[in-house]
Amino acid sequence: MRFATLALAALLLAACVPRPAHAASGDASYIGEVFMMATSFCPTGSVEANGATVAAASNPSLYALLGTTYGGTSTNFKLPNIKPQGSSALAAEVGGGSGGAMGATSIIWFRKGLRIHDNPALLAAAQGADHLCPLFILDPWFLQPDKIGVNRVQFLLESLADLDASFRARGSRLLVLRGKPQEVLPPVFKEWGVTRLCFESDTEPYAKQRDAAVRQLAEAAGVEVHSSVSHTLYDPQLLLARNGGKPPLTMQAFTKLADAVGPPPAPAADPPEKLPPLAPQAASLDAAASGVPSLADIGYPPAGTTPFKGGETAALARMADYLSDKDWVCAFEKPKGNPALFLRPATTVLSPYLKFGCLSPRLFHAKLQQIYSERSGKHTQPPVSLRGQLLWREFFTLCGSAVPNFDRMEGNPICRQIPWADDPARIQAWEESRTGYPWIDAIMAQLRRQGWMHHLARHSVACFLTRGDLWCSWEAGQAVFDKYLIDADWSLNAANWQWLSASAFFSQYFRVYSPISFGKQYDKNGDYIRHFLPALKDMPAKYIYEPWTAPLSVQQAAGCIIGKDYPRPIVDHAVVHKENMAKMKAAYDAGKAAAGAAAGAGGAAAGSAAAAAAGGDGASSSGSKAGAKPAKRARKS
DNA sequence: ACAACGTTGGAGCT
DNA sequence: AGCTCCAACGTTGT
Repeated sequence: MRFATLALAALLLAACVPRPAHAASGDASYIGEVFMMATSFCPTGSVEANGATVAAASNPSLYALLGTTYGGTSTNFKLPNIKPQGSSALAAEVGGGSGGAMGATSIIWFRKGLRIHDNPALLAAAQGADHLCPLFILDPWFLQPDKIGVNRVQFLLESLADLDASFRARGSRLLVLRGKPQEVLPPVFKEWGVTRLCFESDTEPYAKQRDAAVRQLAEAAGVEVHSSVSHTLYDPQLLLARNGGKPPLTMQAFTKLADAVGPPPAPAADPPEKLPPLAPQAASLDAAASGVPSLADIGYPPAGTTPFKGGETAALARMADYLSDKDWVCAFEKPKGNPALFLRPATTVLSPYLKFGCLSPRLFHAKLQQIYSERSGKHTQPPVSLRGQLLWREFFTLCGSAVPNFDRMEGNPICRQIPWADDPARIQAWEESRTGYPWIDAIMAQLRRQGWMHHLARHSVACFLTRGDLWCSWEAGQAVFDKYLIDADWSLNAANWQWLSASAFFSQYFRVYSPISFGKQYDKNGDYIRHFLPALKDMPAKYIYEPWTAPLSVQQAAGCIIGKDYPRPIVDHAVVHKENMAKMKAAYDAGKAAAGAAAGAGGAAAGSAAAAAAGGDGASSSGSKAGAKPAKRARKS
């Protein structure tokens, strides 16, 4: 029997408090969910989502979940009012579908979530299915060599090969088709006799639009669609609703929100040892045309240069490796890591596995909590702890899902409008390790070669490109990172670039990373630079962060003439970072003036450009006493 | 109004 | 390694 047909649905809100055996997960933190029923009544333990007002005391668990998101007071709350979409057209299509007694054929459609552990969409697809077709579609959108580099694509193909091996061990295999999903899927639905399509929900703009289109096509073909949240610890939509429809904009506000919602769900159960076979029509596909391709097959160079290997197997091994040192796990503090370590990085390098979903954040979270609990509270805390890093990911994913134009300055309501210069030559020099600052150029070399750099190294180069030195738009840097990083994640990349350029989240633009002294603190001898910039490998440590200051005789002895074998500095940091600070100050002031003008105009948007141009401190009524020194701020001990 | 604080700054001093 | 000052942002809490 089919479930959740839209046509008959009376939409209900499940108010069931900890269900004893929640969908094979044994999850003690489960509170409830909104779901549709193909009936006109609600099952036991649930209430109809009809907008009714409920006393908080009568259902504290549901109140904890919903709060007054849909209205109410401190003593009562309102349920969402979700109307059945009773459409006879849908009813007819569902009735005419190929489901019913014929036997169920499911597709588990992989996009991210390239794993079999903690994969609720896979479990939903396998549930009661006679045939299960594991499918990945190579979307040309993600295979543009000029925009997406070989390392991340290699990582993806390795992840697919690993997934394929997991399915083969369970009597199946992964089918890899090529094309736009909106075009590939409809004929597949028909030819394979598909009755159910399951996938992991994805909050990126491209994915949202793609999935909405596919959902429509599936429903038109009588295919039941099931999506589940498993890319993040929390459901971003739920968090957003709990926060009144607006994303939190500080980590503290986010952490509070997450705490109020409670612990995230536990990982789902592992899939059975034996999975249903492919649909006959799928099984008869040519193996070469429906298997994992090589890089060359899809228009890429034959091999990448990253040392990091994709796949669930590698992800679990890497997690186990880093988690085996429990002292290290409990003492982890992000800002204290050494960005210059490259043989064994100072952080876990689990980010690419989380990006592709080779590793479940819920599994990683559960493992961390297990280790923390063994230490009875003796461990670091968010935002700097290892668990805190997962929360940053949640925070930025939530912002990315809720802020319009999150990957751009224009039309992005949380992004400061800053008049960056358009200077392709500077951007290219930065991308290609030709800034003349070895610390910066080495980091960019590591990016191009490995597809990964330490977090603080990313900060250094991002600050340098934008507000620190080159005064180029963060969007340009974002595109370069998106091209080369194996862990490039749309939301996280946009959020971090806004952070580092002091465009959003972070405002202390007077804190500028020095391209000379920052790296020196960690790596006095410059081993990191020598490794990634061979031209400088014999430069004495005294000069390696500022080789242009080395006497010519030293340059000759090192076999590296500045201006010939390695470039001169593209800008003078000591000069430009001060100039840029002043430009930031002006941009901030203009933004404040524009906001003040907009508010003064009764919310009308008109006139903001004029206000920005005026640039004066008309909006400032502070009248601060000149010369009066502010009270010294007590340092925290 | 004002102080404290914010995952990760730098320089110069002891 | 730790302190102070630099010149000074927005948010949050009192």
